[in-house]
Amino acid sequence: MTNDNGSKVKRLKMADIARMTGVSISTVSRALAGSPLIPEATREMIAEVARTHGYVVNPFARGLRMKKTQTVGVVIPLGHEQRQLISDPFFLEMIGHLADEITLRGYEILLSKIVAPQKGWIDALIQAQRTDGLVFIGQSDQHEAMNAASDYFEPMVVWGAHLADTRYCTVGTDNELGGYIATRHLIEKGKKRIAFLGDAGLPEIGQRHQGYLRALTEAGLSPDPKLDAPAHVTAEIASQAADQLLASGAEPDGLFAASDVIAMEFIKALTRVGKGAPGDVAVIGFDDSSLAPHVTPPLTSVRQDLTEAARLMIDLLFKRMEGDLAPGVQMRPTLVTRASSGD
Amino acid sequence: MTNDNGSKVKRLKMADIARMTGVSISTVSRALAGSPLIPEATREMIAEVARTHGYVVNPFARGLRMKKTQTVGVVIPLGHEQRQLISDPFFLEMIGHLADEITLRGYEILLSKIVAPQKGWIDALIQAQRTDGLVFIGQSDQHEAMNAASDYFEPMVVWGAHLADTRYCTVGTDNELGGYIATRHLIEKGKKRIAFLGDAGLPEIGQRHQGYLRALTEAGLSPDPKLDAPAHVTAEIASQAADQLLASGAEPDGLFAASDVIAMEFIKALTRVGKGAPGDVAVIGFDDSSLAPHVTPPLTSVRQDLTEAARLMIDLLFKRMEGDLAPGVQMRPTLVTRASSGD
DNA sequence: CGCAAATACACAAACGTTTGCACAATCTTG
DNA sequence: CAAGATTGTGCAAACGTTTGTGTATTTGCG
Repeated sequence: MTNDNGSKVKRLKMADIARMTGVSISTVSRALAGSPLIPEATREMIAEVARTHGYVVNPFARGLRMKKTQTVGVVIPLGHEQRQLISDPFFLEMIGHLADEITLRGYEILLSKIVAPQKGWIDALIQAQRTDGLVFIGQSDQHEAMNAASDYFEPMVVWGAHLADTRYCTVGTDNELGGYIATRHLIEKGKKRIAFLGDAGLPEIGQRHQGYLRALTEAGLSPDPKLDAPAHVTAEIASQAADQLLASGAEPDGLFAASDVIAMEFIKALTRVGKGAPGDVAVIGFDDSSLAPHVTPPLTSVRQDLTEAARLMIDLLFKRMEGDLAPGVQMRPTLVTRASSGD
Repeated sequence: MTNDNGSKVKRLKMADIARMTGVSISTVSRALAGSPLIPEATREMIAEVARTHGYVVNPFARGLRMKKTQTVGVVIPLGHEQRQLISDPFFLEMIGHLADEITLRGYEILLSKIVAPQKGWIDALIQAQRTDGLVFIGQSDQHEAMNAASDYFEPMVVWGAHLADTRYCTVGTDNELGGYIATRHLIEKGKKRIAFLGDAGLPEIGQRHQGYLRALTEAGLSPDPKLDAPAHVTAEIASQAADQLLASGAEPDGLFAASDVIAMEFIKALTRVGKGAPGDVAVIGFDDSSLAPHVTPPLTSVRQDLTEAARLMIDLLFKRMEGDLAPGVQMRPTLVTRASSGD
């Protein structure tokens, strides 16, 4: 039973099923596709034979003929930070939810991690025609490339911030609002010297930073540059930034971090200098990642509902795949209060 | 420029490139494939035209003809615990590393999350012929199905435990050894009443439990059933089990948990009853997940090198795809000591 | 200069489907 | 009971590649 391939599989084709059932290939094809041209009885009989023999249609032949792949591409562009995928659970939770939604619709998932995007990378993805649609997890530093691609390729949806000149379809949290409610919460707790930790150069983080500033000025607190620290997304860099912030003499009593990972690094840095949260500094993170409730102290965080987000993104993508160019959405974030902010 | 599809993409085919360069389709095909039949100059010229026009070969047509997909399937079977993917970072870290290794070899990744495996699910995956090989992240409760499939389909590799009757190719940690070194470390710290928390019914966890028992008996400590608690992988159930263990009057002074998530839940339960780690109970987890160093107290954990593991799995898979039926491997785990065990 | 060998390319047949069209068999209906 | 309508089925062409085979053209050598 071993074939030339060295493998022992006998791959069936439609012709085999046709022979077994005594009908033509076309009839098998129509029966399996549920065509009304084939009477119920015949269809059932053919389906039964196919099932017992474990036959499934060859998606390559089908895709070639139909120009449909029944596949959506999930792509993770990593322009600025190649190790982010590993260190930030956010991406991976998102993949899980997207996988659920895509599978639910009977589509397959082609996962592409693009580590150092080359010029024309999106066009290559599109030209390859392996997918009926694309969803990007995050914009990375590829905002312009996405704008360009979306001008001629419609079935794509991007998770991330909606910027002024964005022409592609985005789903994201209202980052400005998220930053605002987090900072506002710290203010209501009576904090006066509230720090920000995060790389405001990235679109989403920049918006969170805007919200932070708005809450401060609204409360009559003037932003102190010493409290405003850049910090990249990796744990290592966040850790350094946290140390610097604490050593700078800025003496914060509250912190809004641009991600949970950064918040957790800050708390560790705090411990290193003999202080703690929320006693010395009240801390709020962003993402409400799955581990936020499990750390000590449990982390207050701005929650983006990723289940809902994934559902929305895939809904939009399928609409666009059918030619309905629905616009993107901004989701309202909520604050999940836990011990780290003194709740 | 809008085509019938409603989308504005002009998909090129080989015939287009042939026309542009004034050669036949076969010559374009050979040139792009780097065939020695085509002289250097012609090849370069054709490649240049293809590049500037952003042409890439249609993988469906190619796959149909070649019976090669240039794709490996990454499948996550979730028989027993459907929400595990979300709550346990382990799976997701593994996906990230596998993605790296597969991309490195110029293959694509087809991701399948199988939530409630139906009879014949692996056969369907194989028959679909969408992938040249399959890697399974975890065995779930599908040990028998995998045994059966591997009898006729060789290019598959499974992450997980190697059991006595395993006929498929596995890569995994030496779980027994992992359990042993963790427990042994607690014993060396002078702990006498060492508890175990985890579902020993799952293959991998069962082996970790064996190692736990071996270390105990070797040290002359008789295992106390009250210290031996089942706990499923979700945070909720682990949390309950931890509460029960603490309320049972078993009074543990050490704990070996079958995963980091369980260990973290136990520490939280400890806090609820006014105790702490490592003061009252020294705690060790398993997986050394990316967040283990970030929690408070930082968690001692048995480390499985997932980067190495992913490399090994994909190496083995590609060997098998070429007909070389290399055997599986057990990796040596190491103990990463942090504060939670009193280090 | 003549002929074989080498070179550079093209033709056409697959790969496994889907589907427009044609056709045979059966069923209405006037 | 003839003729049109309906029903069930099959033929064959396409989808975009790869590759064995065939054929002009060039090159090498005596």
